[in-house]
Amino acid sequence: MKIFRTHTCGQLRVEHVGQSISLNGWVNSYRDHGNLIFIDLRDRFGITQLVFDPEDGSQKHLMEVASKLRSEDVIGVTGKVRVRIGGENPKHATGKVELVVTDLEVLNKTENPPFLPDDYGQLPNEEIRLKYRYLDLRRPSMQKILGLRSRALQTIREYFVGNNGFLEIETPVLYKSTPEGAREFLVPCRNVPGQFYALPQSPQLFKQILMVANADRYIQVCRCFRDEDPRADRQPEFTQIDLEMSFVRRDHIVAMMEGFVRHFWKTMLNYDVPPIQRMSYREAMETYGIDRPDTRYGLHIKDISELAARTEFGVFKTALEKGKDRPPFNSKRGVVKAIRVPGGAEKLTRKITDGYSEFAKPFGVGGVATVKYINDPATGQAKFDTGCAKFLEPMKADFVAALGLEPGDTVLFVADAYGVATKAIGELRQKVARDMGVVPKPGAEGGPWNFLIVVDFPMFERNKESGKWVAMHHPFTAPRDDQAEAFINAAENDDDTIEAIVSAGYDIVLNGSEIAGGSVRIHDGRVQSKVFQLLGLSPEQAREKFSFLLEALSYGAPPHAGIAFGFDRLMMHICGTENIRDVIAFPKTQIGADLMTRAPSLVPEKQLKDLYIASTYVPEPPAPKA
RNA sequence: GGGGCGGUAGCUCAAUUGGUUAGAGUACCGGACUGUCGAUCCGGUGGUUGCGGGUUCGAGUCCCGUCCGCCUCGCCA
Repeated sequence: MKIFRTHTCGQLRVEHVGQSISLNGWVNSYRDHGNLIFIDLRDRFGITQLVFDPEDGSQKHLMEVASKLRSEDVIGVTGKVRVRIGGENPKHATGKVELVVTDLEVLNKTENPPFLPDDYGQLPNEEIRLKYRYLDLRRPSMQKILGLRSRALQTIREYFVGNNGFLEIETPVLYKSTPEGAREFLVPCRNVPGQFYALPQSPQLFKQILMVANADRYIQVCRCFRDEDPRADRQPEFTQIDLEMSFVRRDHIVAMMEGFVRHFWKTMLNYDVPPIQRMSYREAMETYGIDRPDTRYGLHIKDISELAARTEFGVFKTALEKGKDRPPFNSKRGVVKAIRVPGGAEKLTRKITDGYSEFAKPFGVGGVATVKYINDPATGQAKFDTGCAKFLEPMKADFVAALGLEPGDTVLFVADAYGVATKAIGELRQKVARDMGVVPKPGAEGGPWNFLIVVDFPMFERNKESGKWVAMHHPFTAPRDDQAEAFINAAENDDDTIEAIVSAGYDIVLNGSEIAGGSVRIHDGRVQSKVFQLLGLSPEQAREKFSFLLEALSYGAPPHAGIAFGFDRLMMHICGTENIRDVIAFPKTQIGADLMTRAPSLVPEKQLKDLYIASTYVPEPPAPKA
């Protein structure tokens, strides 16, 4: 390499005219007019037009080499900056000038690339993009995301470490297996045959121990691993902004996080986040049917159980019989829930509303009852029409009042036990919002960023399959201060009481997506024992799994609380993408494969032997010929 | 593990009910061209229709299996 750049491709302006300078970069495009050649040269900082022109001193051999240049060749050039003769190109910051090349060095000719890294037209399919990720990342839109992600990390450290006294501390990646929650990735240990490390699902236990160690305020940008099937917003390997604070109560840490969100959105997008509303878990479930409500649109859920009980509609009556003796809001008590859809009578066709039953069934309910409320041309009066109209018509005034109905509305009903009905109608609400086109796009189009802090989660819920109690957050989450005594005194089989115990946990929700979650931690031994007991862990088992934490907590643990942001999801919001793979440089596919490096892969037998590992996998024999 | 969508030239896509030699744009190769800027114009190369079976006179198209990618349910303390 002889030609080293003196400037970048994004740097040259009119003030550089007349200077002799050098650039390095990739050929972004070429326009060969025979005796006049233009090259757009690209590096990370911009694009600069190069000109090869014999009348301006380009030698014949230079023209020959230049005419062979193709997109994605890597070159160095030296020449003189001048004002463009052909007029300005407003697309580029360097568009007023061009570089008249007098010396050219081809640093690396490219093979014909499978696709060109531009943002014109259709992208190649994702399989190709992932296989040639280094080409995909050259695309301007991906370069922008890489830049935003880097800036975000800087902003996070600036706020927490720079402005608020947090200490950045790294925790181990080779970690003790604590098989609660998500499935773990295991790492065999060569030095201790037959034993394993696990990769951390999160550094939860270490960060609590760091509080005992007087870190006081800890932060880490931390890679976490969960061996569960990916989704559009989930990867097996992902990044958390992990935090923990000593000597705080819930409101302190929540305020600190609210400050962070404000600083982050201001710095990244120059957006002023208004004060963030708190909402209880119960209100979220009652009004939105989900613990991470999307408050960008209405379509609020109403409980109309009492009204429904007075109809003759069998679907309602059957549902309301369920769990009659349970307390209100108990997951097993029958309820009838409804959503009023303004303008739905016209937009939601029969075909669409029929589809809602199919949509809702997987969530455990029998179906979705519908009715239209429309003006009757015959009488000039509004009336219920289609669906379950005949059951509602006798009580029309009551329903209109309860739901605030106006002509042109459609009403959707779900009737079942509280738990399943709530979940089903919450999912339905989101689907209806999409069908009605009432979900605004945030950011550039002026749509809202709706933040919400959800509090007062239940401590426990019954696992549907095993029937065992599981911690809704994790086993170190404290009950809310006023709940501790009731919790300690509750009998293990007293479902109704235990279900009603509320934790000191909190989630931060943005536009219906959970971006952070955390809790005040238990530092009372009696409470911790009770949690383990409920989770079905004997004192011995608890000690075996968590002895180091329990021991640490016994040596003067400060009251502490923490939270973790899903950094990749945060970046999805900032970048305006629906796909988590877009904000990760080298993401994995749905089976956890890296299409570029072709991981996972087989390893030599010797390597397994050194680790005392034998595979039980037997490849299926090819199907016999029929 | 279940459900859905997809896989045709390097890339993006087309191909009538199962019917002639599987086409187009782009990239690439060759040629022309002195002011373009996603240059333009002319010509050309390029195909195991993911893979393996089956049905049929005949399969890109229908059937079975399988692999890969995406979406989703389960799962994600």
